[in-house]
Amino acid sequence: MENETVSRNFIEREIDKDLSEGVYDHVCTRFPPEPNGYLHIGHAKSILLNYGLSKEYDGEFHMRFDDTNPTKEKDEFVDSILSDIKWLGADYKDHLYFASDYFDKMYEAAVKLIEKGKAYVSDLSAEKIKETRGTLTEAGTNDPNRDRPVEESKKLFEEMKAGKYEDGSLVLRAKIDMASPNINMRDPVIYRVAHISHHRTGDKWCIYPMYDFAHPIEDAIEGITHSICTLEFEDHRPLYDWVVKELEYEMPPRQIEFAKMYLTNVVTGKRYIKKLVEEGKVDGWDDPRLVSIAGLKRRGFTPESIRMFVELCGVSKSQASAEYGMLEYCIREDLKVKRPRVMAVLDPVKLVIDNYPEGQTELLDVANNLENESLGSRKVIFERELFIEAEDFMEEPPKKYFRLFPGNEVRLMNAYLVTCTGVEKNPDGSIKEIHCTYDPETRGGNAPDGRKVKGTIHWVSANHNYKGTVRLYENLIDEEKGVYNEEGEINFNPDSLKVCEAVIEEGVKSAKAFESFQFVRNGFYTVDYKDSAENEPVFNRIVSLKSSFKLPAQGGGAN
RNA sequence: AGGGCUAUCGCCAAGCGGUAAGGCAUAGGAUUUUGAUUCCUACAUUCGUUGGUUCGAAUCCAACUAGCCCUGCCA
Repeated sequence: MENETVSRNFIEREIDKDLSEGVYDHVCTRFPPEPNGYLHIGHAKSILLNYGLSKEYDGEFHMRFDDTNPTKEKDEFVDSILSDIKWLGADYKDHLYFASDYFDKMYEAAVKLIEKGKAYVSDLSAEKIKETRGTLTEAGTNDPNRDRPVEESKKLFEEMKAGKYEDGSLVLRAKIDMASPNINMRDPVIYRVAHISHHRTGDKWCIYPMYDFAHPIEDAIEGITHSICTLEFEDHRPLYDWVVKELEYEMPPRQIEFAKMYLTNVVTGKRYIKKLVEEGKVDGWDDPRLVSIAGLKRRGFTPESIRMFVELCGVSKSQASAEYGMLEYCIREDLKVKRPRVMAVLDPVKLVIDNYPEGQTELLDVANNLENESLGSRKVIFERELFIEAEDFMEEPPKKYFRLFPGNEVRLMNAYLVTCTGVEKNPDGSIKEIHCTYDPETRGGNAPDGRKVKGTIHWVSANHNYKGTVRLYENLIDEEKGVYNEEGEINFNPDSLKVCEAVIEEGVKSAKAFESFQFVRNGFYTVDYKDSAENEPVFNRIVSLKSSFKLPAQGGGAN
């Protein structure tokens, strides 16, 4: 009788209630972006939420572009949004819609409102409308056009449509309540004149509906049951309900709001990202350091990891900001058993095995991922001279350091046990090369006599390798200083991108299958196809493995 | 301040009148061919504050406090 009560979020509870009370007999959700920019991680939450709900209730999911303001919209954004949605796995089937396809119906709806005496044409200027709207604490005053006869409004509205008036000269206003404490209800403008070519309807229209009027109509036309949006639209709900009621739709949709997702240490504001792009600090909207869907994709995040992240974050109405570490956890979780683990040395230092025959090489068979046999194995070249990670050797090791130091024996991963015999230095005191001897009996890494070593280190052949470009990313935002400085500018971290030339197993370059790897101890890397030449992959670091041995604090003065 | 919304561990988040789920992060320990992974263990006598109702309150009521949103012919 284990109650496996998967806790339901508040939206699911509302839907359950609607279904059980018979308000609706099915569920239909939608994702309605305006095609005026690129999608980011916050949109992913909305997409996956809406899509997930439709799946859960065996309902429908609609993809709809809310393109009612031609000044901002472009086909370019339609394409990028669609590609991001598909990549995320939200399958809208053949339910792809455009608000602009409903312009005729919206026009008819506006006429209906006029006929019902619920809307009127006003000749007040934008400034005048603003002045008479009142303030947060004071009621507005009625528009002198408020009691314009129905027939007159109808005629003027028709003329607006016909192109008789200039931009801004006339608007259609809903007649609600200029004294409402909710400013959205103070006779909102629902249609404006704009002689602008629309990205889909061209010059057919010169009047366009406003969001508050258009959105409920779009939802109602498509038979949306639950119109799920973010918290800032809560104040608009009374207007949404008003529109749907006055237009007398049979099964009016219901708006439910949830809290937006914020992420720590990243920039999400369009205006700031735009600035970073313009100033050349990032590469564009798909810069791997950004949390745009395109950026995350290029960085190497998988749709699965983003889905997992969204699920982990949950849905609520309290303003929240998820830690970046949670996103990292999700991608680590997804890739750790899916991708091969190969050896790469980011900061190489030469290791010479003095008793290994000069000129000899051997091929070692290495499993790609010990936890996932289906990933198979590969051959790695071993020889007398190798590169190892500089941090894997210390001349005078602190306590509990169990990597390489003079006299100590460690395992070269997948190869042999070696014992450090000494170090050769350059005139300036830096390390030229480290010397060791190997035990030929330990091929594969295990000693026949059963002796154990505490350390295992990775390595790459010094003469048979691939020198690859890898990019290491830090947070785009300075964690200590916070996101914005006093002037409201972004505290951009100048060290957010470091490029290094790493030594990687030779096979990696020729492996056609490369997509992403775990570089043993150095984290997860993906190939950045955008910046990779034909045969020269560039690796982007997604996130480090949680390794790193912390050296004890430097203590004791010099004698 | 007029309206709307929110407040449960460092970060998310369950809970919906019967005596504080879970995840991330963190800290110990065990296993380990990389100090990873895996596996254990620890981590809110307390739910913004103060009162009230009740046998019993994070859950109901009242007042207060803090945060977010709203005065586009943007969405």
